[in-house]
Amino acid sequence: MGRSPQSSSQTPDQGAARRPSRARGIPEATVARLPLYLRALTALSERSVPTVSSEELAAAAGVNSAKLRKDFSYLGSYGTRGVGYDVEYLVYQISRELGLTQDWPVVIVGIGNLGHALANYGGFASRGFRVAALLDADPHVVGSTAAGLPVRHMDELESIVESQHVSIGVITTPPGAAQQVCDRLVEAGVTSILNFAPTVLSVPDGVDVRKVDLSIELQILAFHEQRKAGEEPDDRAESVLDRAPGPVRAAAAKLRRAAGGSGKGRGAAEPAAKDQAEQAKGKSAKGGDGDLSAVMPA
Amino acid sequence: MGRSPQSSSQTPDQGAARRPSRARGIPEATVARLPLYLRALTALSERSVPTVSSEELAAAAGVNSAKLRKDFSYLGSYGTRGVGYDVEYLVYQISRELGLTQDWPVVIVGIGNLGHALANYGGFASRGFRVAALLDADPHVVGSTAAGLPVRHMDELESIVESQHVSIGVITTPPGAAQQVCDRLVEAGVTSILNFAPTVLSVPDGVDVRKVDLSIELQILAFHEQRKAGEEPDDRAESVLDRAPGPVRAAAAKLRRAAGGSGKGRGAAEPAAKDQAEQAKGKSAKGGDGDLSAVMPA
DNA sequence: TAGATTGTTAATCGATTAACAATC
DNA sequence: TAGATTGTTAATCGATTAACAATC
Repeated sequence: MGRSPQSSSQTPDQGAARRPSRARGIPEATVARLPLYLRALTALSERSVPTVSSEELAAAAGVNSAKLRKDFSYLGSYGTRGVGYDVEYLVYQISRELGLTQDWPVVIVGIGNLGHALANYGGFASRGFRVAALLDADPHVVGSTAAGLPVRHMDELESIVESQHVSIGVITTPPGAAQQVCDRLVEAGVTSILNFAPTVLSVPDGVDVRKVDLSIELQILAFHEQRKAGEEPDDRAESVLDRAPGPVRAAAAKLRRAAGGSGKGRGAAEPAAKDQAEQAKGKSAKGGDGDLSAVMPA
Repeated sequence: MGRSPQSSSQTPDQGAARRPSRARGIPEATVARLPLYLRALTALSERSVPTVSSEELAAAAGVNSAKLRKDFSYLGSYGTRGVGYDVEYLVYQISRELGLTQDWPVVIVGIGNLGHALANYGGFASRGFRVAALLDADPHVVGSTAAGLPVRHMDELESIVESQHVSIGVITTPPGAAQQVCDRLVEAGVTSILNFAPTVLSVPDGVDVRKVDLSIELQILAFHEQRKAGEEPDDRAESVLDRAPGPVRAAAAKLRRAAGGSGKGRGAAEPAAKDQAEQAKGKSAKGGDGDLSAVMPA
């Protein structure tokens, strides 16, 4: 089935640097910021602000103004020197560039808590995304309604995708079902997939996958939070073993596996570190890695 | 209050390139990938796989192996040439690096659909994140339970944060309430914030903000999807006006605002384009920009 | 030893940023 | 005209990648 495990943008940067400025040469980093600008502009539009400077808009979007001007320069020359940008005009130009001036029917597969939340998410509808159908495999869920729409059975996936010309699918199933659902979506004709399940999806060339992991951001916060606490030089608290020659480390690792010790052999600097390797394993064995079971239908 | 509107990592790349390799010199791009590696490793660990090569692990995580080895080189020399990496050892080292070997109590503020989904999200608990409390301002929601926890009133925010030493807060309120909630969290002592509300938050120096926007990824997919459809040279469908001299464009923009026309003056290539600027405005004025009201408590 | 695989180097590429000429 | 602000240049910086020596 000619699948490439990583044909699309599934790196953490979602392919920002990978796909080298295709599509009319707009850098991925710029594309990723367009939604931010659009949001800020829409807010201005609602307040009937007629024009905005790069400085003001940049502040509202949370970027610096040089970057914003550079980004806009890829779209064209939509500003007026000495004046700024016409808000309405720019809203339209960015919407058009992003493809939001057309209607995008999407299906959401897996109607647990998260599927529910997405079905109700106002930010979809307001940007041209229309929920064409909600699908679930669980007979107990099928037939219920979410966001005013009936939840339909997975069996209808193919006919819905084909009849409604759905090209975008959203996966909010448990991780175990994600690849299978993905395959069916692709087979039915979907060419863009937004994946909330913590799984790397394999898709054929020509299919885009983007991924949202609700816990990754939290882990990155924890990383920085950890640094805030202890800024001492010994912060990293690395043990002698971490830098020991390979055989020593390998032996230590074996020991850890066998005996359940961390093998760190460290002192009081991080007293709770002992056994944490095993604790971590135990935890993940129970809770599962990125387990969405509670969020997804059973 | 010494707030900097953008003191932290709120760019689309979440500060990847902004914060120049502080914290022991691990690049932000690498930090952002550590959770991916950790997930793949945890899966291997559950299958009792003892060792893994950079090639195998890279495939499982969806990156290329050179990048993975480069990433790991920032952490230390945890592999064995000719053999690979000890899975358990690496799980522990990455967990420790990310700060996941310690307990992180978090509060979730705003218990709508999304707050519910996050409270139930297994991926939090399995990585050391413990939901210390669920908070909401709505008396109808307060007292109900989610994920086995009672929803408590916002009034208790400060006492909970202080007594339970909460340093991470998750905001899933409607956008209008986000800044106020953020201020209270920060005032109470929270120094890391994960923001799901479509708002740029202002925080003092020393506070990290990361943002998850459920619709941004979808917009980026739409951008690429749009390119797949029409690959003709006229793809961008730019009008003469788009490149017209400033005064002409400015006049056209005024005309559009006054008359409700798009001013594109184009032919049949994109028939529906006329009036879309105004349509877009109308839509967002109704639906709101990134409106989370349906996802959040009323 | 021979094969395998890591850790690192160096080249390349893309993104950011300050500065400023163009021009409203 | 004078002040303001864009669009672009060029320098800098960070990230990616292939290749390979080190070494298990």
